[in-house]
Amino acid sequence: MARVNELRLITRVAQMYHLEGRRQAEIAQHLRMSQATVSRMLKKAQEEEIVRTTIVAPSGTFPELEKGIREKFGLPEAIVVECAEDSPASIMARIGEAGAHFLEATLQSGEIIGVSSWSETILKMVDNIHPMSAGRVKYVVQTLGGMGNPSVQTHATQLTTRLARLTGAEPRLLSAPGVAPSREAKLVLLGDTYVRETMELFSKITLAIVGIGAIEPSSMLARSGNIFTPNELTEHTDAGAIGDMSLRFFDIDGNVVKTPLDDRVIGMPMEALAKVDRVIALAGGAAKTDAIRGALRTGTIDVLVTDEFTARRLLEAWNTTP
Amino acid sequence: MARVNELRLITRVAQMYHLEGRRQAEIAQHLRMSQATVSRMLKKAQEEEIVRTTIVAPSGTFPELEKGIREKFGLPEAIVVECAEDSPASIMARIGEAGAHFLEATLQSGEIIGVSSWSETILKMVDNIHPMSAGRVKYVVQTLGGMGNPSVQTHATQLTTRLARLTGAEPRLLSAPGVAPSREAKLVLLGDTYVRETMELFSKITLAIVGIGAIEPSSMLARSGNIFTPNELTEHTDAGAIGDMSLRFFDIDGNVVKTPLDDRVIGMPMEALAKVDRVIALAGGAAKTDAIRGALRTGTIDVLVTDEFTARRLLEAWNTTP
DNA sequence: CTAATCTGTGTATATTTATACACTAGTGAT
DNA sequence: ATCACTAGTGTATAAATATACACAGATTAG
Repeated sequence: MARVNELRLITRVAQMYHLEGRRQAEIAQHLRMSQATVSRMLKKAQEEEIVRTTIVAPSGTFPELEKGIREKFGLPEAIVVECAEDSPASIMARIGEAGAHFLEATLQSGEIIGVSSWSETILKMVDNIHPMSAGRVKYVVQTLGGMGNPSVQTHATQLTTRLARLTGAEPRLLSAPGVAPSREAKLVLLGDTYVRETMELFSKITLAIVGIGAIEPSSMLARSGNIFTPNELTEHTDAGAIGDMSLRFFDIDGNVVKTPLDDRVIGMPMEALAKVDRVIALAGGAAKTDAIRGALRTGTIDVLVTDEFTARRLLEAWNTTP
Repeated sequence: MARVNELRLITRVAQMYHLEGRRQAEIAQHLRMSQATVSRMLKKAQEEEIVRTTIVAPSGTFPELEKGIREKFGLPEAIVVECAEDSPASIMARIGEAGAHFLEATLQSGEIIGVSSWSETILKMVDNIHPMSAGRVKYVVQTLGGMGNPSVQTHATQLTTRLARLTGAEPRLLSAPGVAPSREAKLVLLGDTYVRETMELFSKITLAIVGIGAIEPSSMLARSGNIFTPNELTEHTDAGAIGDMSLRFFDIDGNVVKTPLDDRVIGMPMEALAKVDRVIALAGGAAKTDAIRGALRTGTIDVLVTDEFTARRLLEAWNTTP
């Protein structure tokens, strides 16, 4: 009957609280009721939708896409960046910036960062990190060996070293090739104390930064400097591999794909990555879309940083097969 | 430069807080930052208008009119009720309901209520009050004497008595006419112990419920049962009186108008009313608009309960002269 | 009509949020 | 380069808000 009288009072309370910014106790005193009652009225105001709270996305942000990715892939966090054009260079630049900001904003003290060094996107991220005081990060651990090609080897080492310097951490390098010529060769290389010490840190990593690679002959060959024979590539694709993180391969459903090559890789295994507290993946671009899809389904990633175009592609078709 | 990255994170925090209903500490843990930072981000989200809170008025309520009246008359609270038609009967019924609800919702324990008995609107309010446990209200004090006409005298007494019974309070009646035949007669009447005891309670009243009357010959005569001579009426109107509360008169600017009649009224003086903690006025209707305007300007009213039509009229022209 | 249940309230208190403070690092002027 | 000033952070704690509890009145079923 007199429900309108009750709603009127609730509306007034909501107005005083939300628009006039008064404290509940103040409102309670003004209206001669207890603070508890005011609290309950405000709750009711929400329920009755007398107060409505809306979030307006600032331009350049895509909460909807992020939400879609979080929900469809069961991801704790997703970051989608605005991008002027759907080109690898533009995408990597933006993802790098966003990744760096996120890292800085959410970095805790005493962390041990693992970084896989073969990704240009990660390089862009490191470019955007501001130097911080020493001690915040304990170690920056290289989670994948360098390249056979000595110059790229250096490149990888530099990435780790630079990130370590910027974060004020001690770098822990993996002075070995990412892919050993053979199983036997790998065992020999693991005999090195320095290498072993670094690899023992893998289980201590609290934050891993990884790139995602697509198995796609041309780029793969370019990237690896012909480490893999065409035979090895076919072996992977035949087994269904669609992409890799630090040279650990998976298919479109996120299942790990193990081939003989796996035994030759000197770096963090997928199982170890899965145990890391926080795994941040940086990747975007049309060519990588399916690889990212598979990577997300491995369940090892906690935060994906990608671009708006890739985000839309990831959401478009989300059935199992591409 | 990377302001968008900051805003993106803020947006995400706002989303988790406002839409997903997560606690700040939970969000802080999720994003590896301190709860304090989350709190600050939420504040910033308000400032940047990333979160917007709107109040939607339920149908039948008029927060805008109430706000207008509060602001234009410097009133702590105003209640505007919906009314199907702009007729006295309809208006009184609705105001009565709303007044009763407000009274019940905001009544504290141990109050002493003063009630002026000549208003039909107050009668309607009392009709809508639900009986409550004894002791919540200490006394219900009649603040204005009855009428010369014995039947109406009874009416007034009954109002006070009924309100007292409903609120579980002890009634304190003023068994004297509202207007004594002369100054001298008044002094005699005040000699009565019972009357004096009630009048001594005037200063203890914590909540006064008053009606507002318009000086308008026909209704006045009808109301008063010809207590006033045409002469007395002219005296009032000549002095600028536009209305009254409990037979205490004021002009359109809210200045108290004192005439010889004032000395014959047996009831609470305006000065005493002004000292009461809370004065709730119930009044509406086209004929009373100017009287209400004046009453509000006396500065003695804390809460006005009126109807939508009168509210709009009150806001329409708000210069000094009608 | 009475018992049982449900609703709403204030008090006391637990939980949650905001902020004072101390400190670090960035910025700009001298 | 140095110093003052600004901006931002986490910790500790004050302030504000939500709720458990006990109780009172309303409502419903028997």
